[in-house]
Amino acid sequence: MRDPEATLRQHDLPVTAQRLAVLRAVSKHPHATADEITVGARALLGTISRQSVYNVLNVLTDKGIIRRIQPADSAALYEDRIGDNHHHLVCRSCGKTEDVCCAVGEAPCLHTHDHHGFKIDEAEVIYWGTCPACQQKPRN
Amino acid sequence: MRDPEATLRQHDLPVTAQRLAVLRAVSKHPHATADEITVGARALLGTISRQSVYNVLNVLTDKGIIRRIQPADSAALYEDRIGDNHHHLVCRSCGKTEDVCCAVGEAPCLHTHDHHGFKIDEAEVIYWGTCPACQQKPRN
DNA sequence: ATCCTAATTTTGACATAGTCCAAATCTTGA
DNA sequence: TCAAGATTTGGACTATGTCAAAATTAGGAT
Repeated sequence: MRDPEATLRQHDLPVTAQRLAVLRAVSKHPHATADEITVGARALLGTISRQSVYNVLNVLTDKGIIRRIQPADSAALYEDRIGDNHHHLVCRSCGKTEDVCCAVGEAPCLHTHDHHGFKIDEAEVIYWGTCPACQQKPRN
Repeated sequence: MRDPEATLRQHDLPVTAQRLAVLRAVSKHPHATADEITVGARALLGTISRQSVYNVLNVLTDKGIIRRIQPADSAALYEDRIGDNHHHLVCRSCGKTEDVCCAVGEAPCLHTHDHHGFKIDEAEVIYWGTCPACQQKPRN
């Protein structure tokens, strides 16, 4: 995120210390949970309420400034890399999450034949597997 | 599900009334939540505890007898159509969920280039959109 | 620079979905 | 039919988030 303050103004959002801190924390820790972002924001700001972190994350997500992903068995994760339709790779074992570019062109799976009359606006892809570190460990 | 009882035995699971009821409820109501399955199971069985429904759903999922899907902002959904790597279409407005076959061959998005050393075992695709019914309604 | 208003932040209660644990009960194989 | 081990149950508990009202703050107008 180049300039968090400018970004907020561009979206007609009053600039507050809490919003700046959350935005910076999201930038600094891609794929972090709300709790992790709270820790990050507090490191920058000293104090911020749990509810404010949720408020800010919701506003930023609604405005499309950040993106929320919600893999199974995980709290929601946030990232500020947006607009490039990338997907995610998630480790079944430890939850480690990586970005992956679209495999086949821009929107690989967007075209289904039997779309049941739905108006589709996004194809979300999550690749499930085992990360390098967890491949080393004995599975239990 | 042809024969729930045989299915359980094939997986070395003791056959109990609760398991049969849950299995039948899942078959009867594809993409139902644990709560909805509880209602369905009680209709068949009279009474079953909430915890047992969760126990059974977890066992069946672990054994691969049923499949769990967890779209964002929704409780987990269960289905007994398995092994065909189909995907899902979810309505952003009402949550209605439909099955869709793989768009491009068997495993459309399974091959990424930058897989970060992960060993990928599944590509999960969720198509987000608006179902026919919700397209009619005025958006609010 | 100060004030006003609307928006934001905070606090604390609440909601939902699911898990953990120990006691009671059932299923299965001998 | 019995015993052993697995399952079911009830109740407490956890995690992740939302709701609502009061206190505070940001930003534009004076």
